[in-house]
Amino acid sequence: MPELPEVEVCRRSLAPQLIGQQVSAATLRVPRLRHPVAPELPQLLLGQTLRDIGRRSKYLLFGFDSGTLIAHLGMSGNLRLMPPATPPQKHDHFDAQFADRLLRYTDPRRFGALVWTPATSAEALASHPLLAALGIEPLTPQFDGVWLHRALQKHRGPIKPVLMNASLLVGVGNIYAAESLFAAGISPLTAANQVSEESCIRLAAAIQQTLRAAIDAGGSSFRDYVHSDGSSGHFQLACAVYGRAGEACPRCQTPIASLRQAGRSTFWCPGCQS
DNA sequence: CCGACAACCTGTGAGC
DNA sequence: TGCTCACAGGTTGTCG
Repeated sequence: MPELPEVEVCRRSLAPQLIGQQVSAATLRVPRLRHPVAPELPQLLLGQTLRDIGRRSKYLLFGFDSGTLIAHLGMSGNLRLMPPATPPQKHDHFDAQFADRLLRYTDPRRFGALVWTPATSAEALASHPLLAALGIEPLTPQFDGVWLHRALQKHRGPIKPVLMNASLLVGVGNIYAAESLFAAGISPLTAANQVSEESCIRLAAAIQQTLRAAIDAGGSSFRDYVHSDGSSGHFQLACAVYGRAGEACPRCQTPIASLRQAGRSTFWCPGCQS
């Protein structure tokens, strides 16, 4: 499920409930994630106090006294709070017990990651192998249309896969790439270096607006989710084009088209994206 | 250097 | 109802 907004919503939801609390127990059940989880992770966390929860790209950074737990949710991962002693289900791979709550990591496809590093400072974390090559954060003032236009100059291929290139900019996954291009009126087939600066300004604004709207939309329903018994559904994003092949474009009524680019499904409106 | 693609896994839904 | 196949929102390594 997670793209950047869901990871950020997760961070905001967990932080006020866990920061300042101590790990009283931890359990690793399945260490075979994207990267092997260190078998000593539970022992390392024991007795440590959580100091903060940060985010870089789609990685959550749990800052402890003597190191940082770098967590990624992959394509199917989930971090949730639940009452202590809640019985683990099939894909519940890791638990950290805090004062009165259990933080539980679930990931059926095991594309996610739980990596421990002794790094605690921002500088040391930034040079961690998982984080060092990451591109710009789109929700920072440094990211804008002029930056984007410059960055696209060396890419001759179609823009859509380029937007998903995390070494350029992070946090734009398959859904948000399609939605942002629709919002900016740019075809996903356009060569990246052919997108005008004017279009890049619209696109950068669309990316930020789409991500912010999703974070705002996810906030309330995610809080519901955490506070519920876990049976309520995930939040639904109102997609204009993603997953809507054949349906009428909400802007011009042209049927939404789809194709595969770089192995990923793409959706766009041939009528108003040129 | 760039870009396309397979691979990592399991679950789900469509079609037969 | 049950089987098979295609596909799923991410990331990384390889190959051309």
